[in-house]
Amino acid sequence: MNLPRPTDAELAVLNVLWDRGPSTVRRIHEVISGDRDLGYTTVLKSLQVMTEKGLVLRDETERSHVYAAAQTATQTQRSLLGDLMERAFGGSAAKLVIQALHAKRASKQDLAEIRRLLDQAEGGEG
Amino acid sequence: MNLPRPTDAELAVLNVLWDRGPSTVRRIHEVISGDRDLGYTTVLKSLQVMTEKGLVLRDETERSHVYAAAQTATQTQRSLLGDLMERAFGGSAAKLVIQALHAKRASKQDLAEIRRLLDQAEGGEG
DNA sequence: TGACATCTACGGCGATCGTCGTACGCTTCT
DNA sequence: AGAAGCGTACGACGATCGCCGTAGATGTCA
Repeated sequence: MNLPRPTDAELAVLNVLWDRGPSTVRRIHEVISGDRDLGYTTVLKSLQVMTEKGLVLRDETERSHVYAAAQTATQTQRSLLGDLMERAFGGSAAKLVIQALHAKRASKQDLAEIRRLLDQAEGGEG
Repeated sequence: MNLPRPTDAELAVLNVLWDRGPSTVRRIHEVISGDRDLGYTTVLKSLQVMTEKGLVLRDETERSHVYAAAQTATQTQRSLLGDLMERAFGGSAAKLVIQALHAKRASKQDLAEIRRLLDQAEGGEG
């Protein structure tokens, strides 16, 4: 099944989940509150909605429910990227990559990894 | 000034504008209607909202107003990409590029262009 | 046992989104 | 001059977003 695109607020929650693993509302709220000021029930409500959407999974065995991301960061990132690619880059991954490379510098390791993928890609198709 | 992130519907309009240049509502509606069924006034309203937001510029000298994108496709694409980078990739362009390269194949020219940018990047920083 | 803390559920609020219907003003054609 | 068509303006509607307050259940501790 295909999950809906997470909203901004939802993505903030997912980031915590990916970073810390399955967490309670309290934990997530603590982390997010580090950046911005946000009510506890706001996060709770967000998680409830996300559960309905299937973006997170809820373990209710304990009194404090534990939430986990339904998809890995990588899966979601690719989905988001594919979405943006379609909507704003006419479906061209190349155009997207080129713009992204213009945007910001990457580390040596990253550049090496990108080169590796490039070699791999050229091996496949023309 | 910084423009707001265009919504999905707004991006569809911008795509037409980037592709065809400044256009009337009728023209835009015709193009978009090729894909999906959409009322004329829906597009008109969208353009009006986008004008308020500053996403498009309106030329009212003729009876049929002519709309033009306020930013180039490239500017908007980078902005969108930077946004996604922050929200979903922890600000790392490299991670984003790597995921994007995984997503889809690119043409030989594109790969070459990517290599060129890579060389350029390596020349700069480590 | 009673007070207090912690947690979830629920509903609401103002804003925006995507969509459209209707009103109304200019053209143009007969 | 009147009718028909094309164009914009405006408001509305249901859904969602992001945010929170309150109610009520459940746990803890003196």
